[in-house]
Amino acid sequence: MLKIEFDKAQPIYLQIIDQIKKALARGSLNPGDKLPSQRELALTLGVNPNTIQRVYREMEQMGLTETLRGQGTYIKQGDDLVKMVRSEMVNTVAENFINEMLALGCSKEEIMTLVKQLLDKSIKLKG
Amino acid sequence: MLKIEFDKAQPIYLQIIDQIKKALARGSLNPGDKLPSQRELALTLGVNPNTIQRVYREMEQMGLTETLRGQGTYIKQGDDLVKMVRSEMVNTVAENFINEMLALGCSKEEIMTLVKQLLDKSIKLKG
Amino acid sequence: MLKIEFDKAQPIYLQIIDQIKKALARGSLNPGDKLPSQRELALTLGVNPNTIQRVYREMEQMGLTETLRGQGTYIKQGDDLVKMVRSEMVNTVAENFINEMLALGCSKEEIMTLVKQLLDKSIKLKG
Amino acid sequence: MLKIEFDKAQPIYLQIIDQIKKALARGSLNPGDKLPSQRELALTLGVNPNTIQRVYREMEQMGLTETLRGQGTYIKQGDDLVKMVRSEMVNTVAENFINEMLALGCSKEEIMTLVKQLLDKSIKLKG
DNA sequence: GTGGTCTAGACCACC
DNA sequence: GTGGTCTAGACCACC
Repeated sequence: MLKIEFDKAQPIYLQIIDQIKKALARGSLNPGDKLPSQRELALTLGVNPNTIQRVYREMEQMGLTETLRGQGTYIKQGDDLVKMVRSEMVNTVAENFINEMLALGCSKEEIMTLVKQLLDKSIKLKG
Repeated sequence: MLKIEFDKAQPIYLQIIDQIKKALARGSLNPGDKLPSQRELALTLGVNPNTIQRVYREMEQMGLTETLRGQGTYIKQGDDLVKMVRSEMVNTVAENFINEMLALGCSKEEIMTLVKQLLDKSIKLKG
Repeated sequence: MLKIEFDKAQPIYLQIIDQIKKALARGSLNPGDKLPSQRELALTLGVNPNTIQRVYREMEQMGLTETLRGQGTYIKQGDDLVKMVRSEMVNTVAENFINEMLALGCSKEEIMTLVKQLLDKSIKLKG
Repeated sequence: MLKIEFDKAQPIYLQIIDQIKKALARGSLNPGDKLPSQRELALTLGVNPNTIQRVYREMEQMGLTETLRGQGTYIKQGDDLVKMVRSEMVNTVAENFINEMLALGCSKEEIMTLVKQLLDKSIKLKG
């Protein structure tokens, strides 16, 4: 039988949090950096300010950011933070990958081989 | 600075084609199988019939299906077909994965180790 | 000089959370009890449903409640929960009291005497 | 079942009178002190002048203040006055406290112990 | 019916 | 200008 489920996109606020976490993990955002104001980010992303409010509130509750009233929102200081976020993102991405590959009927060997192959290719492109 | 772009969801018709390809790759759909009628599928998915018509048209152009007048639409016969679709899906998924991991600053070794680790774990869960 | 600050009432959502915590501490609400639906409570209190949504969300994040989609929100099971909430509420109330009394210029002795006095009186009323 | 009643904020004029009484009890306002003019206080507090008029009228009826034509409004002389106001405020605060604690299921001993504990702590902080 | 997300927009508090 | 709270109301997902 044919069964189709649409990519029910995750909630917007979670997608934005994920993007910010990835920016942290990549190093394009660093501890101490000031995030754009809620209004500014809402405009940039074409999203309602309340949605960004929730993004910032949840990030603060997670201990990712620090919000100073009347001043703005900052990435929290602390070396561990980046490490933890990076390892979290890396794991999530890898788990999703494995699950997709297994669903496509790939064997363990097939997956390992393909990953090795693609890594060699992409490193040659850079080097 | 912070720059965010949403995963603008692909057009619906491409998403549907993708799902059908994945079903083929997984084996939940096989060469010779009859696809639901356009009307039926449109109803099932709650999608405009024109969208489904485009799905079927494009799949036929790709050589994925063949339509027999008055009878319906079938997955084309041929062993190679499944292999090709599967290999196409697998490659796309894996390339996206590698790119994301490299963007997160992972080294080749890190990626290999993590993939091996997760594979061992997920295989134990099944076995 | 004369300086007056109004009781800037706490945010409504915090007041409601506090009331629910007090109900738990008093025993008029117990682990396992179902809370009214968001819409119902919003109507009862004459408050916007979004405000109640936040109340329920925050309580879940605190570990106070458990929310089952499509079913409702329940006070979490666990003996410790009531004890912890009760002790938290008791402390908050007492600290506020002490601070108010000290601001009114009461000495330690004065406070102790007055509390003892009032306790004796109120217990006679009951007993 | 869950029943919630908001602290319906007292009328503004009562809140203001309360603040003035507390200032007297604390000693930040003393017998003989001149109160600001009604117009000035209304401006300072961002409140309707009629509200302030009621505040001053009621305070005079309570014997708290006296108004000298063309001169202004003063806190009445007399030692007893401060003592009475202070004792009134202190009693109200303490009674509310006891009632809340009993409603939370605290025993007499529990209340006494906690109050003593918090007093010791807060006095250490100062000393 | 129950909870979850989102938009639009007002108003407040702190700076 | 920056964040925080709240209302009004739409629409979705799960039951």
